[in-house]
Amino acid sequence: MSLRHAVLGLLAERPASGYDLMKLFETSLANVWPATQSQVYGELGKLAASGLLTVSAEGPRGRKEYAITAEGRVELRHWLTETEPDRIRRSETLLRVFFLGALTPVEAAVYLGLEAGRAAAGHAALRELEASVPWGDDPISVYGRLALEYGLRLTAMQEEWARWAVEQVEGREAPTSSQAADMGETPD
Amino acid sequence: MSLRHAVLGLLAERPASGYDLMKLFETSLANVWPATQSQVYGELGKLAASGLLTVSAEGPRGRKEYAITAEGRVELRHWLTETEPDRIRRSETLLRVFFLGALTPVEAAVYLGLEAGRAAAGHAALRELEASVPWGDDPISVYGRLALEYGLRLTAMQEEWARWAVEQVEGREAPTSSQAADMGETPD
DNA sequence: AATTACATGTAATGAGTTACATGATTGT
DNA sequence: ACAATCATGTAACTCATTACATGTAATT
Repeated sequence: MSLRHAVLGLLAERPASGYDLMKLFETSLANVWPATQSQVYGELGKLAASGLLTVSAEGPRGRKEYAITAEGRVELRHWLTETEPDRIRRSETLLRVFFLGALTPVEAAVYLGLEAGRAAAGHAALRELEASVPWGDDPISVYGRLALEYGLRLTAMQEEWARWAVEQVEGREAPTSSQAADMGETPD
Repeated sequence: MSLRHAVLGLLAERPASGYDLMKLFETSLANVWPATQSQVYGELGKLAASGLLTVSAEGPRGRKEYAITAEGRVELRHWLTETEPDRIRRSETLLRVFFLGALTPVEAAVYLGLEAGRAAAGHAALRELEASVPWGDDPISVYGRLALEYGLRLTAMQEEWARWAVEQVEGREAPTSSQAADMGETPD
């Protein structure tokens, strides 16, 4: 249940409304902890009810600005320093790799080649993000850059792995007669 | 809804009972698509009801062995070749990185150092898994090795990143007076 | 006057986790 | 006899997604 802590963490920097938070979830946290509008508003209500947030101001159009309380900061620190992150991961991409045997080797190689392309595209998208974000001196900018670097390294690794995997699968393909000819083998 | 396809993929290789599948989920798929017993039994029921699986044999203790049908194979191929994998990712580890500004730089460096250690431990665990698995020639072994290699590269990358991140954070620490002296600065 | 942006909420559904509940067979 | 392993299922709960529902204020 990290959504709770994502909200707390964002509000630790400055007070904000649900609407403001949504923009942060769609930009900075999009690649790390996506959340929907209904989740965010629901969580704000629960956090305020349990005293970790308070409504610090009310504005036009029913706007409610929330601020973290001292109790909220204690909870945030507790989460960061005294609890273990959940490391359970599901990767649909990798799950598919397990079952590539249900396809022909050529189809499997195509799949892995597409994965390489998708990883390269992801890498490029992060590079663009890096260029477009107005990086400041605020803590979330500073530490957000570390997270971005993680993404860059991850996507680079994914592309390399996928290209390597294509080679592995191609090495297993029964060579066709034309490929055998290309490779200088003598047909008999 | 990939659990459906995970079950289908495993049964594409050979028929198995829910109990057999659970062992596969706990070993081969543990790092890729974890599933609980109640999920697996539920999904088997639904897949059999929709005709993608059939009960191919019944054994002692109420054992039901399921086999994939022709329709099931069509669905598996369709999933592999004509649908886009879901790439939505949540990383609690990275979410925490965003909020490390709520700690002192020293505490943040400690957190990242622990992450480096956890990544190294994960890498070592995968190496052990690699040594302990009886790798065969069956498709899941062949392609499972590709997935394992992904894990090895991922954990190696994570450790390198975390060590790099520690350095970044240490570079931002307010120098202590002794460090200022070490750096040749004149105290006044 | 119309459009865009601001702003908050609820309801239905699906996926996943944990705990509970039960019982048969095999090996020592 | 006992323990371990085999074997299947249900119920309650939490988290996340999608769609619906409503209305205000500012801009063009």
